[in-house]
Amino acid sequence: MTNFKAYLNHISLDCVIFGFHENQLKVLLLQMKYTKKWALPGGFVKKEESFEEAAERVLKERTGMDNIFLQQFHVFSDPKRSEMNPAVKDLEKSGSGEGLDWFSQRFISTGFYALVDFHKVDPAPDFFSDKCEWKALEEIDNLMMDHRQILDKALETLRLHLTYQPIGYNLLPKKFTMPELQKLYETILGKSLDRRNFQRKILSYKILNKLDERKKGGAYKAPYLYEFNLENYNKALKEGFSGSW
Amino acid sequence: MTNFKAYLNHISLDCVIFGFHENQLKVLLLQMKYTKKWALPGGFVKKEESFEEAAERVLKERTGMDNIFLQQFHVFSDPKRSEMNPAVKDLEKSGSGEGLDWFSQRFISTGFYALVDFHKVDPAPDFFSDKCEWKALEEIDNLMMDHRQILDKALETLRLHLTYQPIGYNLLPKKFTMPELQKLYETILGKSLDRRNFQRKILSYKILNKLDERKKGGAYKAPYLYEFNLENYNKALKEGFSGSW
DNA sequence: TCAAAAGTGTTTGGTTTACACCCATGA
DNA sequence: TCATGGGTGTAAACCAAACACTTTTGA
Repeated sequence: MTNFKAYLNHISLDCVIFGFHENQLKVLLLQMKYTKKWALPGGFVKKEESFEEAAERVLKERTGMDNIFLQQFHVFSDPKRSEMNPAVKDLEKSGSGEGLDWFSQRFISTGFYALVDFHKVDPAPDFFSDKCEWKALEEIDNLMMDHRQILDKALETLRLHLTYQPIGYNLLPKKFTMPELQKLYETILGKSLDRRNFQRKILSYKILNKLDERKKGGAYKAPYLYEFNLENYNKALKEGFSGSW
Repeated sequence: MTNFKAYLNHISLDCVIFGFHENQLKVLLLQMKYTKKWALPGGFVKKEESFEEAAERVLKERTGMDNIFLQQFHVFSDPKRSEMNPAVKDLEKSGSGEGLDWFSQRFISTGFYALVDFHKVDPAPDFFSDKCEWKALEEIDNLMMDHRQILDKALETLRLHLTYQPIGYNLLPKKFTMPELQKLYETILGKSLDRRNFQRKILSYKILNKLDERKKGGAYKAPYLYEFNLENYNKALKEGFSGSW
């Protein structure tokens, strides 16, 4: 990451990495070394790389994972967005003048959102950060540059996609319970849903297999476990479905 | 357009300009001077400009119009997409070596779609084209580079937006008939709809004002004219609505 | 006067919503 | 034994799909 010659000028990307844990939607964030501001994991695009490849590279570096569900959602091109780039300040403070020119330029950033299984992620900070952590949506605050705006747009997109695509496969572990799936939907949509109606509707899509197992360990009555029926799930993804929540 | 120093390297945008005429969805295309291939109107981004501003500039130059409904929909970043840029060939043939370096570089293009009132457009070719014409979707063929892919993605996006936004205001003249509006929806969706159910549904959104006038001149029974109720239309745009067609 | 397009209304079936009861579990 | 969460069912309200009849117009 010291040889910026390999990368395209002016071009960056930022990833909003969503995970689901303890009934909360969480986002993987980095804390910048000097300004202590929080940032979305981002990166640059090599001269012979597509944006999607670059995003996969960033995802791999920050999470250790391959084959992540990834979707571009918006380009952020306001010329003013680069003016407050704290990497510039970080570099000045650190004394390492290297890269100052690079980070002082205008960046046009393409936003990607990613959906991952929380438990499979091994968070790793990058060169400019000393922390890489999951943050629940409500805890998020004081993001650098326009990253709050990028996050909000990602959420909005996720919400839209939820109404015509069965999202969930990428965010949940292989086996999960109906209440867990419902909480996921409720978190993304920001509203609560009727337990019984939710179950009926999601089952009507035929994208789930009900297992004989139940989830043990929790308090109260043990809920059944489900898994996605990949065949039908992929069919539904392709065809789209006009469900509304 | 000869001083490329004012523009950001590697970065371009392409506009899919939709219009509606004679019951057909049409797209404004340019024909390249030498290769005779058809192309989407595109342009570059100035160093102090947002993409949206650049797109408005391109729209203004090609259509003569301001205040066009504009929406970015995807970034096309495959490194191979630039390999077949016919502008390079055009410049070679034309003998004017100027700009060859510029057009030989890799371009990452952001796609915008625009919705305009067909009758208000005054099509103007650009420096590299000698024709600027409306083409119905079925006539379109032999587009340069990946422009067919860009067009298809624009259509797909338009279709998606149609199901949660009342599109139409930007594509139709101020006064229009119900059959015209229906034809627009049918063209975008690529399927036919029941006349009576369509009318009931669209009226239920309360975004139209029925006028006392009827459209004269046509054969057969004269249909009523409608106009959009801007207040309710904008409300509906903001809130989104979960209609399905 | 008739074919084609437009205005309007009704029936039917499915989906969504709202709500109630019973079961299992750990405290 | 009871509070809490989970499994399952049903009636009512609403919406969408299918369909028919009448009116207007130019040829």
